Amino acid sequence: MSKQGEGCCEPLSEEPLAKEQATELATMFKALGDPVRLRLLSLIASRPSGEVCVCELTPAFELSQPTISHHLKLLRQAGLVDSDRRGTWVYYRVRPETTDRLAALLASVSSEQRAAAV
Amino acid sequence: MSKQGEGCCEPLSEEPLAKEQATELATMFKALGDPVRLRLLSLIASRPSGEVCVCELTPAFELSQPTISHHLKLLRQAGLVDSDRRGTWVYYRVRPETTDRLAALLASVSSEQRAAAV
DNA sequence: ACCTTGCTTCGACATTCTTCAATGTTGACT
DNA sequence: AGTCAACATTGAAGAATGTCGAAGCAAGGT
Repeated sequence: MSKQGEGCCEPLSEEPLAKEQATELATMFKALGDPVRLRLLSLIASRPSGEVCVCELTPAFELSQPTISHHLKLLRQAGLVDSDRRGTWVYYRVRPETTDRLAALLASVSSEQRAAAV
Repeated sequence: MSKQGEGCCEPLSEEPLAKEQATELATMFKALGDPVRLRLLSLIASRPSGEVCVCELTPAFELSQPTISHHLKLLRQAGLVDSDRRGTWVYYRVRPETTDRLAALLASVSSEQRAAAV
């Protein structure tokens, strides 16, 4: 809120990403940097209901149940998903604010590059 | 070319991401999952010229030259940047196809989730 | 109260990653 | 050829990560 809204209109070519911000964002990207977690996220998002029970996620992988639980925990800590216990079951859903934020960052990198490549 | 173009028009709620594809994408996200590499990418993209000499990147970090070189290698292997030697210097630039691809994936996850959250 | 089921946490181990110093390689300039 | 500067590669040490089995916790059913 201090420096982002200062300039009037600079859609591209922002300043290079501060150290703290990079660390925070890297945590999110790191959470996506594993095939199992990527498939978990994709599985959760692809459900019409928008949420999936862990009991459905676990058998989708050839991994132990604690391992899946651990990956889900990392996704949750990165802010990519949210969990919700209902009775015996725990349901996970994607947090679109986070995936949107990462998508926007990557899109801005792309367009910065394309703007320069002229 | 085998399964993607089969259906007529399904903008959202694609199938959950195959194992091979997830592995390939995870390599790219993993490359972004480090603060130093994120800042490197951001630094490269933010240059008006679209490319940066390694000799400018190295002093921007409090890390040894081999370490920066190693991070750049990972970014290159992930397809996120491209390098180009001109004389003594090596220039790096972003490959917007790759960042766009990742951005599109994340955006589709977001919109799948939002479509379900109704 | 007791068990059963669904999920998380803990402890341990093998693998991978980050980083550096030392060494190699490439190209330019005498 | 010889030297210097810019990067890359190698080898090694410590930290972080992925995986599992065992144990713990929470809810529901008997």
